[in-house]
Amino acid sequence: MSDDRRLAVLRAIVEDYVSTHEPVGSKALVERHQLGVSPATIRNDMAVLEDEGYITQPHTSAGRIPTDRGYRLFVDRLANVKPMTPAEKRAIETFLHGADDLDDVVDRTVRLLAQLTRQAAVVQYPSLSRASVRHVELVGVGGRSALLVLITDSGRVEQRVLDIRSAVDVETLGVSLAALRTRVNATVAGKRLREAREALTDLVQQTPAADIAIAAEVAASLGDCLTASLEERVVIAGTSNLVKSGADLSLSLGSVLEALEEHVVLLRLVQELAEEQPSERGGLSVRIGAENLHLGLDGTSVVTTGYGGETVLARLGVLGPTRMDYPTTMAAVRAVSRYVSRILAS
Amino acid sequence: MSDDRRLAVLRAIVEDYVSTHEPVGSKALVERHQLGVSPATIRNDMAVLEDEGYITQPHTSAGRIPTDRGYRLFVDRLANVKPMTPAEKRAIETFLHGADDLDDVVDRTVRLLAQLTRQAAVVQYPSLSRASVRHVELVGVGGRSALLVLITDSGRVEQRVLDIRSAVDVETLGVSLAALRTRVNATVAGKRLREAREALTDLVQQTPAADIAIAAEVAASLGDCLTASLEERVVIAGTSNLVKSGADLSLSLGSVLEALEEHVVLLRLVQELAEEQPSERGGLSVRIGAENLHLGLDGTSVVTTGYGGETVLARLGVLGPTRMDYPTTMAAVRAVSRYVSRILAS
DNA sequence: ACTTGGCACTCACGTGGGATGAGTGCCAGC
DNA sequence: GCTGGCACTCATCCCACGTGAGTGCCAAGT
Repeated sequence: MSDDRRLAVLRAIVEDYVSTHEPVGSKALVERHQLGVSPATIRNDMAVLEDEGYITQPHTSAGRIPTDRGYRLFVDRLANVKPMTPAEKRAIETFLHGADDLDDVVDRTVRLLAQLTRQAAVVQYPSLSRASVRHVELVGVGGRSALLVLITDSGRVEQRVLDIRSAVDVETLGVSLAALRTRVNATVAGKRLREAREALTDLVQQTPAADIAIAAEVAASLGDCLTASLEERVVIAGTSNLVKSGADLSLSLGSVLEALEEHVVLLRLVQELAEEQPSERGGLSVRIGAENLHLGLDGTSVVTTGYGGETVLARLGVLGPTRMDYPTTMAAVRAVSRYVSRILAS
Repeated sequence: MSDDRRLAVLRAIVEDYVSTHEPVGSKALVERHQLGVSPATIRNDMAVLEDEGYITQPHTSAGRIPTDRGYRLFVDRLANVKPMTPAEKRAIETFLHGADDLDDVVDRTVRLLAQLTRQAAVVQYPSLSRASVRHVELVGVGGRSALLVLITDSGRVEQRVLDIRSAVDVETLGVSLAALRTRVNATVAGKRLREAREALTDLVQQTPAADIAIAAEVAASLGDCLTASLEERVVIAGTSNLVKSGADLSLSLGSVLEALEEHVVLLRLVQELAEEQPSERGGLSVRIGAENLHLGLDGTSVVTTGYGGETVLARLGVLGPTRMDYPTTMAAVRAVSRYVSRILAS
């Protein structure tokens, strides 16, 4: 028995099922693919594939559909990522061109991914756990209010408006803030966010007694900013594609939407994929069906990859029914990731 | 014939249909409500109501369901907004308590509304068309980069990092920026955002020749910030509730989700509701079914109200199937609006 | 002028039986 | 190890039928 042919059969089953959404039988298989053997032979192969758990039949007298395990094998060994057409490449380029803000880039990216794959797209904001402080700005803005702005080297900006309760009078406040600004920057600039947050306590302690109260307030607020910056964020789009993509998923569509709205769940999912062995799929990670631990996310597959240049900043990807078109989806995710990385690098 | 009774019948039909999701017949109606007449009488009333377009029957031998027009009459004349229970009030309070950021308030509010009404919730960010500039901060952050921060009196902060391409050398850049900062603030502080944007051209023209190139760059960037601040933003949550709320809507669920994802569409919708006569419903605006012009949003109703204290800053509301529980939904929207307004006022 | 009980009528829905056909598993022969 | 043949299984479709909820209308009652 030829092991190769059985794999070819599995591939054919996956491809046909993905395109028709109907169980595929032995006869249809030999008609649509050049397998060079008779339906009976295919049936034998299918029986073996079913024994090994790669395919299954919904009911006795129906064709076969791939199992999660079948998709897994397909993705790992059989899928050759389709290259993007020039038209698609142009589309990506024009869609992402002209984005100014970081927010804008993320927003456009997630929409683009959703549109390109006709599935739900997820983009994690550039992760700042490895980012460092570029600059801290501290300035009075009339009365006892002060503005604190934190800029990281990944381009994210976080700000707080704070009331200096302990200020004695407005005159000296300005002077104190200016001095504090210099000292704060000297302390935290260039440091990783986490380290910077820890360095704040030292800063307060080494502040002249006159300004120590103000310094404490500023440090507290800056600590808030650093913590907020460390917090991961995600954006999603294209949820409407999920309902279109077929009624089978719509059984659990509610729980899928629920999971997508819970950003905490999404982040954990993306995190798990990040820790996965990238293997040889060009950095792409794929979670298939029940491999997703989260309840309600069986029945869906997730394809993600890192983006952001040499140092991976964060991840982006796509979520859809397990019977998605993996080659195309993977190609789109990879292509978008590259373009976004290029934009962020500039 | 008693006009009152016919209205009572309509109310009963709406209430029963909303709670059972099934067409309601004359017999069931007299059993479940104290109408004091026989089914035959009710049938006559129903025939009239149907003639007038308030109810309809899905097929010949079925009960009646309200039409959009029926719901409209119900909302306008028959619905008495249910007061919130103390438990619900407590829930609202604890849910919104402890929000620090404006983003945080909006985020919590939209989730709360979705959870409370079990429908999709929409919250528009505090509108800045009437807001004015509180302060503009401009400062160099190493090399030729400068940070521009715009603070409005409604608490929103917008920032840009800009590269000063026309700077001759780094030394004089700092001085120029400081001077520019003072001049910019003198020009725009206190002005409405729109007016401030227009004042920028004057600012550039009146700048000393030496700094005019830099001033132009800064003005362009500040103009961007002002435009971005003027742009309305919305946040949604609870889309998963829509799929649960019944299969009838799931026919067009795709287009509903699509519309919700297109923030532009949502904003226009909210805008339309804002311009509506608030009538006597305590500031609540209700759009029912096909009254929503947008395709795909027939079949859904929208309940919104303004929030933000005496000067209405923006709107929040709820979107669900036309056969929603209007009294409860309206009560929830109103209650949340009040709490949020209180928080924002503090 | 309304209200009411009675009555015929409609029609969605559920049930059950039979035909259809796609698809399988197995086996004997090549 | 491949192939054609063959019996078998079931989901699906179709149709016919009974059932019952609900209506519209009418004649009689108040």
